[in-house]
Amino acid sequence: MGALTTKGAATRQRIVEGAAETIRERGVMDTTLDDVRARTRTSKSQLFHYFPGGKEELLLAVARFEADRVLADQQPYLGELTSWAAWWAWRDRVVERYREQGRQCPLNVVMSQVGHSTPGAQAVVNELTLRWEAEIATGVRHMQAAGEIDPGIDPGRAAAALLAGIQGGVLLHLSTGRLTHLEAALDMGIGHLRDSAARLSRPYGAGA
Amino acid sequence: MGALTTKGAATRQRIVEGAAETIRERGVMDTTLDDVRARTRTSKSQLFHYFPGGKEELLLAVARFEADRVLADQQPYLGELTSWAAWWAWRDRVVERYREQGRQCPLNVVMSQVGHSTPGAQAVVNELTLRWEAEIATGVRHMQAAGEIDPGIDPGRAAAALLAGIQGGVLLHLSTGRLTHLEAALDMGIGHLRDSAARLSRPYGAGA
DNA sequence: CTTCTTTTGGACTTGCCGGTCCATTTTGCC
DNA sequence: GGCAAAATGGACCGGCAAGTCCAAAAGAAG
Repeated sequence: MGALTTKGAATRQRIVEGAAETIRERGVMDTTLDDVRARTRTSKSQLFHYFPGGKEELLLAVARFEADRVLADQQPYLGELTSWAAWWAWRDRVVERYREQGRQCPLNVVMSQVGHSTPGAQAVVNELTLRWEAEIATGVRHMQAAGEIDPGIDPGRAAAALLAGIQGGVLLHLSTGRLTHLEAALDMGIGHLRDSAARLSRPYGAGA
Repeated sequence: MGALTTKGAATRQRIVEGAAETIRERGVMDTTLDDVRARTRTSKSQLFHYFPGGKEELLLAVARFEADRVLADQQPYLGELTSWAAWWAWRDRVVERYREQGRQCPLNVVMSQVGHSTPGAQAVVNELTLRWEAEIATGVRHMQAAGEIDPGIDPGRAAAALLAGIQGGVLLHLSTGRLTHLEAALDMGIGHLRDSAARLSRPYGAGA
């Protein structure tokens, strides 16, 4: 399946996006190939033409697609965490993203239902986690260099904690419908980093 | 299905536990009623006798069962968060629980796969979240009363943040196989609370 | 012992859904 | 225009798993 015409690529893309939408709405478990077929106005043979591995391969493609979207949605904020204003803007962007999205979660669904089983999907999730965490960690280092965060803090670990908070917040949003947890986790995480700076200057009695 | 003999109740229980085990090992998606039947040495008619609602009702029962286990596993620590030592012991208990459990997650699986769809399962998850959060919040208040946590901190919000961190940490543990995120989230969360106390006494130059 | 209820066994039905296959059309290319 | 490769349509298959049903065994209760 090496060669792909323009038309072919477009169809493939349409299938992936259609599948992603369906999955977002109904979850992996309740999404059948026929659903995808109907929504994307394609035939069975097309599905298997572009995804010879069947449902599993399609799901993997969807996972990749969603993973990219997650990070893209947080730009440009995530890539520029060089001031506290940027950090809060990022925070707001994340919260807003999930508010808009309501109860449907693009990635967590794929993550928990596909990522669990197949090694291929594992890789996708792993890479996303790594990239996401790296961006946050870079932001932490920026602020450390600027003297705004205690240099004693491990950037990687701080990023891991923040990411965990986000993931959990989203998960709880899915189950409870409230964004409280996500907000609280982000506020505490960022707040902790900011407070570490205050601790730096306080011992000498300096205000800010 | 009002009357239940001793034998009947035992069978019902056996089914729920067997189903829970199977689901933990293979996930909801790959668990069939026949799997449960085989493991629990029961017949089709028994399954539908005790769970007339079929698979969905059984899944709900499993969700309840697992929800109870989650909290039970954290006792007695979770119920007695009255000293920093207790907080760290609790932290270790949580981490340990998931280390033992490996990559299988009793509740997150049920949570994301069942809780999403049916309103009944939603209620189960909601109640668990509420109880869990309440216990943590109580712990925070204890420490505030003891002057070990800044009284300006909102216990409910702190509990929400911590819980989000735990959930996310577990989720990432499922996907990546590492416990780093869970540990980092807990350490940061509890560390943040503890630091708030230091901030209290620091302005006057007192050491501890 | 009888009778009614609960529990159990397991064959059978039914529908769905992933996957296969081949025929046909469209497209790219010279 | 003509040829090969790619794209598409859709009938068909096979298996699996949820759910139904009836009939029989095991217990309670008097």
